Amino acid sequence: MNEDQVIEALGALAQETRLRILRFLVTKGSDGASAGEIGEAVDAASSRASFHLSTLAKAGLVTAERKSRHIIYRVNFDAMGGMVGYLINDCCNNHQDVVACCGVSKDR
Amino acid sequence: MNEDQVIEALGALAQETRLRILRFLVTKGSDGASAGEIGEAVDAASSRASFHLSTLAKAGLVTAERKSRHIIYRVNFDAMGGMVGYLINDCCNNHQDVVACCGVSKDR
DNA sequence: TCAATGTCTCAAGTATTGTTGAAATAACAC
DNA sequence: GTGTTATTTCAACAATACTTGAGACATTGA
Repeated sequence: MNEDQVIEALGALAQETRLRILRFLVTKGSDGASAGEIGEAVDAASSRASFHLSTLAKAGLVTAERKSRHIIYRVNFDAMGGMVGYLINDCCNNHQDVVACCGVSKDR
Repeated sequence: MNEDQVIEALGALAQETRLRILRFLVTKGSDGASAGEIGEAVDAASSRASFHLSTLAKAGLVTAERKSRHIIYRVNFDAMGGMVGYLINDCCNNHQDVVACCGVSKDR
């Protein structure tokens, strides 16, 4: 993940509705959820949910797949990991205070 | 770190100049760097550097300390860790694909 | 084909964010 | 005190981003 992609991903998450969408989709795991279900879950009208979902998709943080009339969105965990990995590794140089705050330990 | 704080921190980093400032400050570690030095490093005029530094400081990602004529900025690694921790733990529920992409392993 | 459902696109308005240069503040040395 | 350096604040402007409602498009079932 390069700098531009990270900036786009960070910007995509730096918004209340979109952060809530992502958290909702995490709870849905590989099942994902339809645009309508997501909009209802975060209390957003269809056009607004659509706008935010496309922002998340453009940033690569979610995927979209049409299933009959519905479009199913899922979290792209690899992209989330790529973004977080950039912050820890490239950005913070694996600083121990950052790693410690995550409740994780480096294994390489 | 609560949702609002995380959104502010994500938004603060979702900008080219500010991401570069943070990366530069990481290389400076506990020494930090003055506003002038930072502006020069990221090729930004003084007022622009000041604007972005105050955005980062408001988000808690950097600290400011006056030292005679200079103001020394330093990365707040705890805040970075808090933000990353929120993404991994609260947001992604410690999903293994996210954790794996960081090159870290959960130790609890 | 027609109607119903789910989702997206578009345009308009509003709000927020970023840039620039000039002026203000703060600290220091003389 | 005055002058110099470091930084911030301010105002004006430009650019982006968000919300809303209306309408368009795609899919399905009758």
